[in-house]
Amino acid sequence: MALPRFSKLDPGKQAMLIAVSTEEFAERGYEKASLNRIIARCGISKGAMYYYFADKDDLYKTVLEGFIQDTLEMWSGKKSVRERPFSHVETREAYWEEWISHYRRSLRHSRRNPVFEEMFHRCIRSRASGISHPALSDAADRIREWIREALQRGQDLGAVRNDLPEGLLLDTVFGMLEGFDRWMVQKWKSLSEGQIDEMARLVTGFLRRIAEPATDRAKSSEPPRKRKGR
Amino acid sequence: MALPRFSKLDPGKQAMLIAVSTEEFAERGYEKASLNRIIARCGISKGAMYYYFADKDDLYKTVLEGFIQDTLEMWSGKKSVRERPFSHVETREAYWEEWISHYRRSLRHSRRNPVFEEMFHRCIRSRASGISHPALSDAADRIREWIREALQRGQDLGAVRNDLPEGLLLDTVFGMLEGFDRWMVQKWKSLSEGQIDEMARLVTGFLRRIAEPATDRAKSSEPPRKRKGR
Amino acid sequence: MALPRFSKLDPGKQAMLIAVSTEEFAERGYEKASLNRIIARCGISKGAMYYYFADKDDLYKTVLEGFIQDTLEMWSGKKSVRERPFSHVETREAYWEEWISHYRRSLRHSRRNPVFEEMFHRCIRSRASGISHPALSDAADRIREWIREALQRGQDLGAVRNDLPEGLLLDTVFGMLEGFDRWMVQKWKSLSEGQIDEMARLVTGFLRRIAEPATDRAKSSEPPRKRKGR
Amino acid sequence: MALPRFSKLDPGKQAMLIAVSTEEFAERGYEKASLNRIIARCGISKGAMYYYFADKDDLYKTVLEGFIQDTLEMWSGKKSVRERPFSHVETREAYWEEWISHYRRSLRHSRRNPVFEEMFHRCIRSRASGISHPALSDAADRIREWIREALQRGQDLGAVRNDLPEGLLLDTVFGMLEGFDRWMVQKWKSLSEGQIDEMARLVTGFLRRIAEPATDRAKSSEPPRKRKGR
DNA sequence: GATGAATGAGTGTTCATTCAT
DNA sequence: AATGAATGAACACTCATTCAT
Repeated sequence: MALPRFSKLDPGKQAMLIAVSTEEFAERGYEKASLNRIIARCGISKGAMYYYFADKDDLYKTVLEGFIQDTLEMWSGKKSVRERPFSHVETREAYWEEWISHYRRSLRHSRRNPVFEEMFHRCIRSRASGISHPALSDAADRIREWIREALQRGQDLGAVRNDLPEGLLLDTVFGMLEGFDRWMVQKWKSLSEGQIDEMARLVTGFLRRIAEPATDRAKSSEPPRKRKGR
Repeated sequence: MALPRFSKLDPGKQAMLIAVSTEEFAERGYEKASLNRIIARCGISKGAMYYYFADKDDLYKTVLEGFIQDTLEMWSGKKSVRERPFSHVETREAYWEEWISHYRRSLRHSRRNPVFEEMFHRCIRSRASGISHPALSDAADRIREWIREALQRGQDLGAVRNDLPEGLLLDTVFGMLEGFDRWMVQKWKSLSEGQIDEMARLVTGFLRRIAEPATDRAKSSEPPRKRKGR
Repeated sequence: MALPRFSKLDPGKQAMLIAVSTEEFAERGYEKASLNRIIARCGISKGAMYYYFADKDDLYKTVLEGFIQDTLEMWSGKKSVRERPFSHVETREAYWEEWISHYRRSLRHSRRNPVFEEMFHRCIRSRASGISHPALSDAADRIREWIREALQRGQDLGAVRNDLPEGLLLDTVFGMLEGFDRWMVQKWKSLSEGQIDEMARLVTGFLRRIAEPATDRAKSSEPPRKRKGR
Repeated sequence: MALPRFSKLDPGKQAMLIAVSTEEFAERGYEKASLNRIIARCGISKGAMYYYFADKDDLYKTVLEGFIQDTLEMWSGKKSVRERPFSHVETREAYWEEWISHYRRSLRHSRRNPVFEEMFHRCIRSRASGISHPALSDAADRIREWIREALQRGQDLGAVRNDLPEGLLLDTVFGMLEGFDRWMVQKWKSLSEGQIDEMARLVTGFLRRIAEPATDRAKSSEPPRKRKGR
């Protein structure tokens, strides 16, 4: 959000200010983040901070806005943020291939940007349940929405199951991805780029297992499962 | 942890103190929880608090210790906390049936205990990455460990796949369950006991999709996937 | 006071600037008035403010100067600000009649100008005793001076008592008028113009009771007053 | 108001704390009063202040409560605060004599307590009009109420006029007394106790002029008044 | 002439922790 | 065994004022 003046500030300083603030918020969360610490790290005065941002809340919103922009750009490619995700794939197989390349991009980005990674986790960890700052919940919703639309596209193509209550598949998938991500975080250092691409395959495999329609997954395997009591 | 003296305190008071503290920590998290508020609600003096607990940290650890005990008791049945989970099931089908009844118990418990529910979410939301309080990460690890052992049992029985790096399946499953849980939280009010039992079936279905070995899931559906390199 | 440059500013802008500042100071008083708010409402820059006025103090003094001018003009009629008040009345009865018309004018003006009203009250509420801003005390003194001269004129005509220590009658009358005014403020909305004129009679009645010489009140003047309906 | 603990504090410290705070609030008013300055003057820590008082507001209310108690005690005599003022006088002359002794007490008290004097003026200067702190308006109302009841008693005895709109006489009298008081403040140093008693006579004279019924003043009471030298 | 970015001491308030009793 | 008074660093935020441009 930021007061209008902020856009008139030297872009380098703008970026530095946002970067430092993002780091603080990513590392400590809204409540524990300290404006004192931020301005100290930025080397600016208290007054300056409040000259550009209305208050802590405002700074947080600005930081998150930037974060969301970056994320969606990275996910969608700079030029097609406004386009619905996966709108250009036309077959089931292409759909799942697209997920793989989505993850490839995403995992590489996370590995290179630990601050992004942290913020991303704060974001997906939040829930509307009054627990987290509303701005963070908003950000989470934006990200969820992207995934929701991606799943929707899958449903349109018959690649994704359609038999669950609204939101259940999304939340479950979302959580699964988060869990996968948490495992990844600990492995960044030990993984090569090639291995990371392999992980993208792997997580898409999980996704597919959860999300594919039962009939689709096995012409013959589902019946036996039913026979087994499910 | 609590100082040794704490055990000499009247058990009723012990319980009350822990209950009130648990509520505060569950509701606000470690940082935002206020000792002032806790002692006010308990009707004890500040000095008393510091007589029984070394500091806020110590109280938090004690609270989490109790929470973990309760959780594992509830999951394992009072008497077999020390026994490895699912150690008494002997077939694949029995294994998955056991998961269903595990969830049935677990979901019912969560619905009846909102404080438990909140604390449980704080717990699984945490990760070692320096983000959350170490004591909370420890608690999460204990819970993860239970699930790890349960999955291990599944692997021993051939019900759970064995082809993934250490911990990956666990983290992914853990996240998926968390996501499912978040969806559940919003539905508590609108679900009957019967419907909750149905949800236990559903989530076990997800679990099974993720965790079952490929060969087991589909004689014919996996081959095309294997061709793709997975 | 305002720096000399101020007079070279476009008169319309001068007036706007003073009007906005007057409103702010009237509404909040010197201490709570915010220069930020004033320049925001004026649409001018902070620098501009300090280009025309030395500091907050200076602006306040300028505002008060204007306010005093307006007040004295209104009380004396535009053309005779420099003339001593009531200098044209020549008899006791005319003297009191003049007070009535003075109040009629004054009350009507106050009712039409809430900002004036507020500032006027801030002004008369102030006292030199170090409590209020010196500039406000100065303004109050100017107003007191006008009333002092008006009372003096009454003494010259024998309409006003002469037996009290310097300033005592003035302060007492001044306070009484203020009290009356405070009552009026709450009634503005419910009073017609005619009723306001009636209030002018009433307050002059109070003034007369306090200020008339004792001998004058008892002997011959009281019966005629009753005849006039008071 | 003050938190309950405050009553358990050493009475000497209680008194000191209130005295210092009262001085600060009397001198600067609510907004400008600085808690930092108060605790510095008291020689206590910031925490201690907030241990005894909920916030600045709470301290202010406590200060005013004490001030009002002192004032009403002083006006009514320690033992009869709850009794209605002037309830024991039974004739018009006794009524006015009572006012004289009321003022004698009041003026002496003010002269000896400059802080009281300042606070008293802040108090009567305030009006409900949203300008001043609500607690101050409340205090002013308590004081006004005392005078209202005193005037009421006068009306019951036929000593005070009855022909004016509700509150008008009260506000006017109140203002007049305030004006008189302001004059007095500047003279404290130059007045002997005897002269102050004389001033009590004088101000009661003003009060009587304003408040006595017209019929009463004109017919028979004026001649005797002249005899008394007024 | 005029701007507006920058300052920093100041505000009220919170809270985990200590310690004399 | 237990109290609760006292601490003080830290917090978010305000604002009159300055000064390089």
